Amino acid sequence: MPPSDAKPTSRPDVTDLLCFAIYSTGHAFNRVYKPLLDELGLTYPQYLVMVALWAADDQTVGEIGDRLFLESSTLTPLLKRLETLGLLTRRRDPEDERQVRLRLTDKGAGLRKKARGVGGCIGEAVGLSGDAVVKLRGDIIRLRDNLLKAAET
Amino acid sequence: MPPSDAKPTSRPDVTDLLCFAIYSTGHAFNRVYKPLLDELGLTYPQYLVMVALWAADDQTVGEIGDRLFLESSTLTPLLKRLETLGLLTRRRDPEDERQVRLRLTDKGAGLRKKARGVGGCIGEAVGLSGDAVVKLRGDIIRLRDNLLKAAET
DNA sequence: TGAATATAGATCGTGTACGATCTAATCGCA
DNA sequence: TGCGATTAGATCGTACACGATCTATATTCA
Repeated sequence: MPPSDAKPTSRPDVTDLLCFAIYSTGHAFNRVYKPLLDELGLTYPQYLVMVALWAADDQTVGEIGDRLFLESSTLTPLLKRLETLGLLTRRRDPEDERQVRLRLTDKGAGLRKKARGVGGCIGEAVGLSGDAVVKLRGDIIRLRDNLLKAAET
Repeated sequence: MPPSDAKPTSRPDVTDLLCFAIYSTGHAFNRVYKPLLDELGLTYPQYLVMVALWAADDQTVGEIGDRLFLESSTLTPLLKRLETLGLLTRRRDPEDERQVRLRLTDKGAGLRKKARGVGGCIGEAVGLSGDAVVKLRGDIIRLRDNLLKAAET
C-alpha cells in the first residue's frame, strides 16, 4: 500500500506541514548566510535593511518596516546597532518630526562593494537555475500574500 | 523597456531575494497561526514540538532537535515551558543518563483534540489546492536540503 | 581498567520578533 | 483655532535562535 494511502489517517508529522518547510528553510538560509555576513559584521536582518537602503537611500523607519514586514519594536534596536556600527544615521525629519529618516554613511554605502560576493555564494548554495528561482520565488510570494490577506481579517 | 531589462543593471532590492521571500513568508505564517495558537496557549515553535510528540511520543531532546533543526540551547528553555504548562514531562533516560526523554502528559495528549481545527484554518489561509501544496512543499524542501548541504562545507 | 575522548543537554550572551503601551508630533474638523 | 483622534517611533516584557562553553555521563582503546 502506498504511503499516500496511510498518511491522511495517521498522525501528521511536522515534515508534512508547509509552514514547517518554510520555517526550516529560513533557518537553513541563515546557516549559509552566517559565515558570509560575519565577514561584513552584519546579521541577516541587518543585511536586509542594508540591501533596502542600498537600493534606495534616505527612507523612513516606517518605509523600511513596510518593505521588510517588521515592526518598529524590532527595527528601532536593530537600526541603533547599525548606527553604532557607523553604517547609517538616524535623524528626525524636520518636515515631520514624527518620522525618522535613515541615511547611509560613506562607510555604509561602501560596504556594498564588500557585500558583492554574497549574492553569488547564496545562488550557488541554492542550487537552482535562474528560471527555477524566479518561479519558486513567485510561488512563495503568492503564498505569502494569501497568508497576509487571511491574517488581516 | 520592460523591467526585466532594467533589473540586472539596477540595484537589487529585498523583493528580488529568494531568501527574503522565505523569511517574510515565515512571518506571514506566524501571523496566521498566532490567534489560533493563542487559543491553545502555545507559541509556534512550541506547537511544532507538540506536533512531533503527537506523531511519536517519548522522544529525546536530540531527536526532536534533529526533526526541527533546532539546537539544545533553543529547545531546553522551550521544553521547560511546556513542562511548566503541564503538557509533557522531561526525565533522564535510566539507560543513558545523558539523554532526556520527553513524554506527553494526559493534558498534552488531550490538547491534540483542541488543535484539530488549526490545520484546516491554515489550509484555508494558504489558499492553494492540495496538489499545489504538495508540489510547493517538495520544491522548498529540496531548496532547504541544498542549503543544508552547502552549509556543511 | 582507567585516562582520553565523545556525546547529550544545560547555561550564557547577543540579537531578533512582536504585542501592548507610551510619548511626541500632526491632522481633522467643529 | 484649538482639542480630540491619528500617526510614527520608542520602550518593555516574553519567547525564540544560535554559538560558545560547561557539566555529567558514556565510550574507547592503550
